[in-house]
Amino acid sequence: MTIDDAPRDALRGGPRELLRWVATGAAVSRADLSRLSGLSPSTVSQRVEALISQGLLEEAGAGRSRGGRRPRQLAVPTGGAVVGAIDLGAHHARVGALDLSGRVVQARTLPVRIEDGPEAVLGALLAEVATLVDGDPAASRGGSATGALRGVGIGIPGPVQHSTGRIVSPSRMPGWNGFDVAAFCAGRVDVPVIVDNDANLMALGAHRTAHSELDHAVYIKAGTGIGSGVISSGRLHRGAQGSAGDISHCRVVADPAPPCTCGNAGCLEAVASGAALVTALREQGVPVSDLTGVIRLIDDGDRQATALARQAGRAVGEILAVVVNFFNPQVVAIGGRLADCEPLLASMRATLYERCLPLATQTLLIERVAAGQDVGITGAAHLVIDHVVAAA
Amino acid sequence: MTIDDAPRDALRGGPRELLRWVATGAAVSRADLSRLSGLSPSTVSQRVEALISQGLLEEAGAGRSRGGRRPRQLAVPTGGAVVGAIDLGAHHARVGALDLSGRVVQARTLPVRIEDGPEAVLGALLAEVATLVDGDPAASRGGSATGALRGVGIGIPGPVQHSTGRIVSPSRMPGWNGFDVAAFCAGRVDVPVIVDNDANLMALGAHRTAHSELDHAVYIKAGTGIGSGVISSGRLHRGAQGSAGDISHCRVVADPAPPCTCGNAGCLEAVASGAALVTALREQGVPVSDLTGVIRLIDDGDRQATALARQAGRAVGEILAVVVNFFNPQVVAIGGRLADCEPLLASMRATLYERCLPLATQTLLIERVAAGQDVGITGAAHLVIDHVVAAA
DNA sequence: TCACTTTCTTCGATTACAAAACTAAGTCAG
DNA sequence: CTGACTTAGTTTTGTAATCGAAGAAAGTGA
Repeated sequence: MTIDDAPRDALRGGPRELLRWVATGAAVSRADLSRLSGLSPSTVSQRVEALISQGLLEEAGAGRSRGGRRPRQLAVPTGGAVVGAIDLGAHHARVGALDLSGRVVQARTLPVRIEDGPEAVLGALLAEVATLVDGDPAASRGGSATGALRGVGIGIPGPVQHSTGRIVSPSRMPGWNGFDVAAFCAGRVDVPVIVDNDANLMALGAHRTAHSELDHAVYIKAGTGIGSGVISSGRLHRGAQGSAGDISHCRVVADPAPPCTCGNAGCLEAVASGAALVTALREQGVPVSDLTGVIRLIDDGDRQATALARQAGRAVGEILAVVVNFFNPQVVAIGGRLADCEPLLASMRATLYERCLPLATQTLLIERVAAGQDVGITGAAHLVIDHVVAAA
Repeated sequence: MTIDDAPRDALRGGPRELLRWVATGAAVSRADLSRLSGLSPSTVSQRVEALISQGLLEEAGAGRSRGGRRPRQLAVPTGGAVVGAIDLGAHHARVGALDLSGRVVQARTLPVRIEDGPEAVLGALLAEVATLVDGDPAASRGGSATGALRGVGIGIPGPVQHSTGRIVSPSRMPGWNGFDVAAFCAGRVDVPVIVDNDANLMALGAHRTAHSELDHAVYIKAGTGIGSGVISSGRLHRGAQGSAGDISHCRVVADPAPPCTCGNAGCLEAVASGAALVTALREQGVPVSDLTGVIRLIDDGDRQATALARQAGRAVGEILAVVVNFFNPQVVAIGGRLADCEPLLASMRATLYERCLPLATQTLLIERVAAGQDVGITGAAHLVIDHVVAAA
């Protein structure tokens, strides 16, 4: 199954946008939607009618008058249709059921062992999606068509060809190379399955929830691995091969240059990823087992760990400086487990300001990704919803 | 005067695109246009009618039959409306008059002294534009409104805020900082004036003439200075402040790191620009006066010059590797006077292939910008035409 | 009770495009 | 040289999306 690309009309009054405004509470009535979208009241009425008849929207009684007729309130049906989302990480996966507005209905984190291979891992996660969807108490009140699963979105911590759903030479996912995730999943669930890189999904989720008014944004995901997602003109930029944002193997100055899993040395991933920090600390004789341990050390002010975090921040900043000069985004946000690591963030910021064109940093926002552990599944859900609502 | 941004409908059957297809010879008849654009014959007929009545297109007799009725050939009126274009460089400016298809009607290169300041330089160039437009022999055959100048596009070798036409802290243009080029020119000619960075114009020109079917492209302009222009989803990406593509002050590894005009050291511009090569050679005691001399030395196989060219190529490649990984374009093309310098190109290529993700370089085209010395004015003309035809 | 507001719908008018039928003008086989 | 077939282009009609104006619905407040 080939998924057609980005929603062309996600901008300006498309059904998705109306839905999102209602969902976020930005709009409560048709009149609100008209004002927000710039569409005429008649057009909005018509569209809302269509959405209601599809079960994607419902009326929720009358609101307070503001001096005239009371608005007929709109709402996204709770307990209505949902989408499933999986944000696969190196050691854990976040699995969730979200309503068509992109709000999390149910979610939980599961431990995974990537090395068990795609069939085992994805099979278990899809089963969990099914459980979460059924387990939604509101959804179980009837067999109506609107209460059903409409699609599943999956984020993979490695390069994915979004158009086909196939994984392409991932560096930390033994046994997954070339695996067709979309096809495998399509065989287990009879709804559309959309697969994308985890950083792309984080970018989409963060952009939609926090920066939807900004045109150009870059989101860095720094966890066990390191990647980024790019929003250009309000849309996810995937590039020619779908590998846009994959900065993990950009070379940075580091002495000595640590060897990378890709065979080169001095890659950003080998200097600034969570995995790299663990390795480097171990080599220095510090007994840490995983990224959680490293973060704890840094929070405790451990000198070696902090020094490494600073070096990592500089490395990220170095690459990001080129990206900011080149792409000139309105915002650069960093997410993933390392985003909470203050020293890293601080030296990244410093490097950015030092190395970028003043014009480019003058109004640039440098932030932490806000949405927390659910950004990934939120982004996945948005991707699916865009696809599902477009098809409706 | 604020110019509204990018033509939203430049893609798929807009008037501009029809015009361009006729101009490039891709389409000769209405039927051709229908096939190319995917629009129905009736719609094409209608649009062509409109373009003809605006004097932007004309019928040019019947063509050869291909087994049926002969096509009524279409052509862009020669000697009809023209646009003026100025591609300002560090020492020279290319000035031209182009027809509404973007074809060069008249063009010449003038020496300029940037340091004479904006009024003097721009005044002289605008006068030259007027001469070229009047001097077009075909245009002088009548005072019809279609034979007139419709707009002027200007490329500036420094940061420009495209929306306002104002220059922002240029590094090699003393006396130009903050100058409002658009306003100044609008006072001298009573047609729209559009101002942009020279690299952006080169990108637009090269993309429209050579890569119009590619979505994502990066064009490097390596001349006296060094800059780049970015095409994302078929449109010029200017970024938040309009400074996208300005990679001149990205830091590269160089030992010793040469000081840059910006106050930092080791900037790409201080290592790989034409100006930097001249400076470096002089410091090594080689008596060269300008970039032309440097290029001659390189062509002659001079050891010192060639070594510097290689170092410059590596530096460009280093930055470009990050850009390619991040942006994943279909093509990277290099233009400007240094583009003909083989050793530079070769080491840039090598660095790119060495440092990029295989997935990103697998189908990546790495080329020289083809269109020669007129790319800049061609891009400028396209920008103006897009604006003018959209307004019509 | 009446003027006024806000909300939402209804009803043309407009625009942009497509589909189909038709006209125009040719080729080519017999 | 005639008729079947092709290609080119126009005209007519239909459809979908959207807007604008008018009005209906439902309220507020003096």
